[in-house]
Amino acid sequence: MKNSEKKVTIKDVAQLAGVSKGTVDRVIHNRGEVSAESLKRVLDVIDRIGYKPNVYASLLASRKHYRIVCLIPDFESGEFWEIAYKGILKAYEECQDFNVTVDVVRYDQFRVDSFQQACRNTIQEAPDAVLIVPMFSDSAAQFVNELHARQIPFVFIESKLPDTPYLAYFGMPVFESGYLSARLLLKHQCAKEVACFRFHRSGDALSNTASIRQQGFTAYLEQHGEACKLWVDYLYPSVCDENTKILDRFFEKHPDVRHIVVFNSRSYIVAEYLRMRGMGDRVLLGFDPLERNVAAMKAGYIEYIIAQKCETQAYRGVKALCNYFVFKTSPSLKDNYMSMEVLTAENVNYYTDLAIE
Amino acid sequence: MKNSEKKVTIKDVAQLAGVSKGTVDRVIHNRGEVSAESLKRVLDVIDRIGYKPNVYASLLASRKHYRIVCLIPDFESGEFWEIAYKGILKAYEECQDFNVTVDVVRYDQFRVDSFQQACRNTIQEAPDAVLIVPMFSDSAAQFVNELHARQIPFVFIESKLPDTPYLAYFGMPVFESGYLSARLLLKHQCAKEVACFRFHRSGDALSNTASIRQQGFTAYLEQHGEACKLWVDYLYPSVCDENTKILDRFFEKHPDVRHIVVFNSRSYIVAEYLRMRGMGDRVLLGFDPLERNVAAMKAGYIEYIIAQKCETQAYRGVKALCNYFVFKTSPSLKDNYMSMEVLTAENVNYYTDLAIE
DNA sequence: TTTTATATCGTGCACGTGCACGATATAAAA
DNA sequence: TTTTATATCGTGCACGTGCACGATATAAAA
Repeated sequence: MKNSEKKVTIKDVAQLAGVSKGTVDRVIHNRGEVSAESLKRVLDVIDRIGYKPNVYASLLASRKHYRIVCLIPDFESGEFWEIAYKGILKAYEECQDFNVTVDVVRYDQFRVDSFQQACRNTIQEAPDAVLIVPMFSDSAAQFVNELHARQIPFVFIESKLPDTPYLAYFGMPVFESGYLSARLLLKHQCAKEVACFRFHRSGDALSNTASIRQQGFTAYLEQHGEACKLWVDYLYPSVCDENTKILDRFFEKHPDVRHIVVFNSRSYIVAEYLRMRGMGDRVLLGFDPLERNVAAMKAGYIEYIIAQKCETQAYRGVKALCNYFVFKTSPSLKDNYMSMEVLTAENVNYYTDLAIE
Repeated sequence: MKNSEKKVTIKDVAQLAGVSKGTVDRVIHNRGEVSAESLKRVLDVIDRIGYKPNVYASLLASRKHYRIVCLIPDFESGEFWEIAYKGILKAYEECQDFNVTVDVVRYDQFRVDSFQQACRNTIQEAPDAVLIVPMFSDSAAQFVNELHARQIPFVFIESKLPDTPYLAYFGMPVFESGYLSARLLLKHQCAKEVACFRFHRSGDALSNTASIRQQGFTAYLEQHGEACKLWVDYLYPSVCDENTKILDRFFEKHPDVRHIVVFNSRSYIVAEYLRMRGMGDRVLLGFDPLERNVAAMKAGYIEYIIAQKCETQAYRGVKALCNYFVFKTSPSLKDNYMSMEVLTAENVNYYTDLAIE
């Protein structure tokens, strides 16, 4: 107990197998040039004494160097995709210790040509691995096929293309998050009518997250036979006068609506309207704890925020690729779903996306 | 970009400062025997070229070995403290790579003499660092003073003794979690009466967590001037006939109670009663996603579970101590509060306490 | 038999650091 | 002046691994 058992080294294996450490090394790395007899003896010894190579000594000696490229949507400060970027940076810090560098290539999430250009650039960089947010499914499918042909491993975050040979996926259960949002809203002071505000999308981006969430929402309504009506209307993705007019008209038409849901990260736009019109009695549910959403929640204009831990998704995605090279391990799960956290004014202060030591 | 800048080594520093690597090493580790002139030159160079020692090469060379002892309550399989134990094990796995071993000493959380004995045993082991769940505040205070006198760093998890020189604390905001529980229950279909079931505690354990949560609960009631009554009764900490009788009497006396809160991890006891009596229409809120609680939630007898991420607390506690030795860093925050996750039947399947890659 | 090709293996250096040990210069004591 | 003590410093080995290179044994070809 006091003096814990010494670590077994490659030298111990060599001695017990009656060969040199060079031969053991050849066995470990499948480098060939080993007789069947030696091979068996070495493998037996490794198995028997449970030899595990010292990763850090290995790292020191090998001088190998890997490069990961991350393909994510561009963003302004405070917007959703900044969160993923932060997770990438944190992972990068840790990767540096392992001779792994991380580069980020950004694309305009509203323009498919921008995405395609980013893909071409990435291929040209000849990376050792790729992390990708596959916003445009057709182009992304083509891109990951190209990667696969070049034997470049890749992981998805946020959404995935199921029929591709991805190493891992880190995301949230989208349908279920919509389902959950219905549950939270409807049981909150017994909702009878719910407004749902969606957003016009310029460009032909995939991003059907909001649509799938709405499916989850209506699925809950159907399954629980609630006598609850759902009114859907469309806004523009920024705080602007058009939105004010749209919302004015909406609430004129539906004066009894007390509950509102927004299926993306821009619920602050509706919250801002509620504040302006003194409609603080409405119950608003949104997604993603952006600073503006959290501020609106603290001010009392958003009741629930569902958080999806995007920073953790990105962090774990990069780390999975790093571990793949350094430790030769694949993630234990191919599909990894983050928890859906329910935030209210009472616990939002303690919310942390990525907490590592 | 392609060939990233080479890492600067101690040899580079030595060359630029016009000394040998031995002298640089003496400067880095404050080992003395360096002239004022050399000291300044070396420090200047380190600062200028931003030299950072290679932790893994250092680890390989130094052969230093540290031992962490964790002092936690004993548990049966499936009980609350098993979660902390799991977190310790996961951290241990990672620590092994750094020549850090972790031992666990358990005590009976209901007996102060057991705790004191565990403290004595720990001191005798002469550990390099200690992680502790300070269930009995007086004895724990004495113990950590002893540790401090011996210059042994220590961290708290779960609860803390504020006026002691702890390295870090990882826990949940207890009062706020009670506050949150009131918010969730009262806004759920407009609660009017709430039952609160506490537990008899044999022994004189500290563990005032439940009491503090109740304070948070009533604070919410007061601040929001709800016309809501709170009835408190006491149970025994296991599924047994006495509890059935107590609960029968309670609900006979309070037939209109539809909402129930339990401030510790044993809400499954009440859920079991509800199932037995066919009282599935009651709305029960409990703490900690033990297997039995989660099962009761999925069966429809628990509406909300507040999770406190105990596994993460323990994991981060151990890692903080490990990093303290290996990287010579203290945690950036002394007090670290975990998020309070709100679990319902709709998101409990995706709950993960500790998710690392 | 001698030469050549091939399969198999061991040796030794390098990675960046920690540290023991001995070397050197200088000052103080004899 | 010679001896001794002290302050300061450099050298070289070790940690465990990866890998290039050369060494050896054996079989095939000449």
